[in-house]
Amino acid sequence: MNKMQEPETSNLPWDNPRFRNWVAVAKAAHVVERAIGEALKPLELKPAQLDMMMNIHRHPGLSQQELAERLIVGRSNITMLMPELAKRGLVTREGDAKDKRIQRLILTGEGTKLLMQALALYSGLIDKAMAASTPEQCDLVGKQMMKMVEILKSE
Amino acid sequence: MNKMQEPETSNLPWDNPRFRNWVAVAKAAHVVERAIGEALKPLELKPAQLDMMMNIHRHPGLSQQELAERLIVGRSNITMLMPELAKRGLVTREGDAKDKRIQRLILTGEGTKLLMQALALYSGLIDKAMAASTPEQCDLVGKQMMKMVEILKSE
DNA sequence: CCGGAATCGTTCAACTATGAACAATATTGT
DNA sequence: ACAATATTGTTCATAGTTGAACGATTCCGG
Repeated sequence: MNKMQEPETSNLPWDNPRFRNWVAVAKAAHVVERAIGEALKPLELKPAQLDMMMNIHRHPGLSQQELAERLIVGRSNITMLMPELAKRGLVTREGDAKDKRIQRLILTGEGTKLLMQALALYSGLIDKAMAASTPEQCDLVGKQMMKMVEILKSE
Repeated sequence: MNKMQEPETSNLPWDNPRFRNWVAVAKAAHVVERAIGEALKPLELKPAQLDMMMNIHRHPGLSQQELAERLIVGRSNITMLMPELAKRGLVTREGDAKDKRIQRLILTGEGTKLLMQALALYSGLIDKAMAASTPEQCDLVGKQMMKMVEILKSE
């Protein structure tokens, strides 16, 4: 049974709960990204730099390649942003002993200190923005999001 | 296990459920953005253009200013992207009769047709990625996200 | 009225992210 | 052992986004 030519307006994806609500997620992510950028200005940190420092903090000694993979970003992006962080004494780059191609990244004391300040701002902002959600609801959201990343990465 | 060297500063924001799970949201948004960009290539559409067309479709005749506000984007961004859409015959710009400053945007038949194709791809992608979530869960997520946008906008 | 303030769209320079091409180094197969 | 292949990080040209400055138009208070 072939379906007739569909009336355009009736099967708009807005009727799809997953799609409709995802749009809200994307918008929220966009708004938060902007707010974070604003909140970080006092520290002279850009969101991209904060993302880098967060990952280096949690995985000290990772390579630029690994960092790029985690951030889902081109390797060249890391190369472009590192000198800034290194010059400010926030991150050190040490050549791997066994593999001379690899530069291993480590957060300095200064870097860690600044990261903590930035995270406090970040966390505070999110805390305010999500004040209406219970921790349980947040966990549920997080689980769904992580599952999405899993699915999309395995393609 | 050398607990000594582990970063165990006690009040890391990772202990905050809201923050910890928001990071997952941001990552998912990033991954999906990339996937969408990839999925739209056959239509020669960029995500930003799709966002514009979605808004014009739902609010025909809006001004560039209003569109920029909805997309949370600079007005100049609209100016830069419009010529492309207009040249392809997807959107028309008509000067407002009463206010000569305003350009009102309308989707053409071609534009609507292409939008529907793009939305089908978009919706299909999200549907796959969120297959593990029930519509009810999605609605819950969407509600939280909209609330966040509300809160952040009112500052 | 009318002159200052606000709004809309545009232009432009600066900044960011990206992917292809590349040199240096490591790995693999034979 | 060694030639082919893969990986790491860098460079560079390109494309996208932004905010400030601007001209044109509209709004508003006196």
